[in-house]
Amino acid sequence: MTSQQELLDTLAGVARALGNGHRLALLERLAQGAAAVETLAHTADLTVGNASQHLQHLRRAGLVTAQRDGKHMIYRLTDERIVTLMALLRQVAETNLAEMERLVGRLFAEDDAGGALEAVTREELLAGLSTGKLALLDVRPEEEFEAGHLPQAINIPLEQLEDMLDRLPRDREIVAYCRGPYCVLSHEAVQRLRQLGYRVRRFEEGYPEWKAAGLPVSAQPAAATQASLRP
Amino acid sequence: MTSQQELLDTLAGVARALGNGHRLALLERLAQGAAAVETLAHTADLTVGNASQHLQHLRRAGLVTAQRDGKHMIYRLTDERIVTLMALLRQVAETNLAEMERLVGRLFAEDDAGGALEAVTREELLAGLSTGKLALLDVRPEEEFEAGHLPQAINIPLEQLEDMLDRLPRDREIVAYCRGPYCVLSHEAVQRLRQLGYRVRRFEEGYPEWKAAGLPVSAQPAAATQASLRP
DNA sequence: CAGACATTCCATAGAACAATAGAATGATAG
DNA sequence: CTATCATTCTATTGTTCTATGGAATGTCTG
Repeated sequence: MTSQQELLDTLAGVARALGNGHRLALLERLAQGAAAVETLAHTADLTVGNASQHLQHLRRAGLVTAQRDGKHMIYRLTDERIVTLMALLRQVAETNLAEMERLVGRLFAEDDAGGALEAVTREELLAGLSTGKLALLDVRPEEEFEAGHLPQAINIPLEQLEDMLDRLPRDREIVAYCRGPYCVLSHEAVQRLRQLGYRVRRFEEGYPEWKAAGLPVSAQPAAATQASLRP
Repeated sequence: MTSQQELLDTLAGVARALGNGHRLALLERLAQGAAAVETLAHTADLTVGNASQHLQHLRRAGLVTAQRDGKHMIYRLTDERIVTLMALLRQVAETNLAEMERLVGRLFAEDDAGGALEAVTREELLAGLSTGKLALLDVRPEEEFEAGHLPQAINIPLEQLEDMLDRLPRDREIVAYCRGPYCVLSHEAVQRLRQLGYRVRRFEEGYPEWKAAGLPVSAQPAAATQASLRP
């Protein structure tokens, strides 16, 4: 076996690490910020043992690193580019696989019934924020918001949406975002807020893509972030 | 199973299609241009039956399309971005996997003994070509050259290198390129030409990356290209 | 239409992978 | 130092992937 083939095999090993839905779910959560195994297992809907095993797999492929913090093992992405890699994989799949269109359609079918209200693009959002015409709503859990979020964003986790409506402006259009293009949280939020009469649209990307693009992000002080890693 | 999980599973299916060294080799060849199964099987060092099966796999994942041309089945990449996807995969693997460094080191160990002569970057090459200070040498097989190549490139397939030296200038530095960063053809060419006293360095990328970056490429007339698809 | 050729399909055996449960390890708190 | 908790390791079983060889399909040539 030549060196070149070994190289391709090693590369294939990295691709294989991405070749499992559960592992992609884990990576998507890790793209929001570092987290402990238990947290990761919970968001990916896996048993802790199973999640640990998948994380080992990702670690062998060089996609994540682990670091002990007391009783907990904190995992994080090794490289910001992994977010870009997943986004590109998504784009290629979306344009070339009919199956994807069907699934994306189903995910987006419920809200946006009229189809009139398109998702907000990155450019539109940047413009709207600088002119103050848009308000920005982060509907992810508090823990993920604290690990990092878009500047000027208001955090109302989806579960508490109706309880904290007083934080939302009535006079401006609201843009909701969450974990990424396939994350359902912002869809759900848009749907519910529209029924309450708010003018609200969805951001077509999520926090990880924003950050990977090199755009500015805000975060809580390190102490708070550290604490939030522990489940 | 939720729609979101199905989406990730579908995406994982695409990643899994990339998760095999032979398939990556096939894609790398396809990045040079469309080709028939026999050609692909030959460059990837596979039996025709096996290559066909791998190509089916890639087709199901939406990465390649097939189109019949007489007796031959011509495969091509569905999307130029697949080249970018593979390049990104390579970058992530190179920076995060120690194993990769070892393998890349071994691949590059033989030539460039002094280590003094770095590979030529894209910027350097563009500058050198516009000022006429550099000559450009494509050492891929004629067939791939005809399917597309960098502007101003001279084609001397590696096997015929010593037979066609009269095509090379003595007064300018030569830059050799081939299929991509892991392709050994240009390394081999640089080594052999240096022993003959030429001033020659290697381009750090290859034809597919150049093309995927949107830079201009030249190609033979369509008729010749068509013919070259048949092995 | 027969023969040659390119490709795909099919069946099989062996290898790798995934989920599960239970044992083992490592770290903290009392 | 022991009890406890988070995590990892190990063994097992069922599933999926890969390579191989041979049969089947489709296309061209004479």
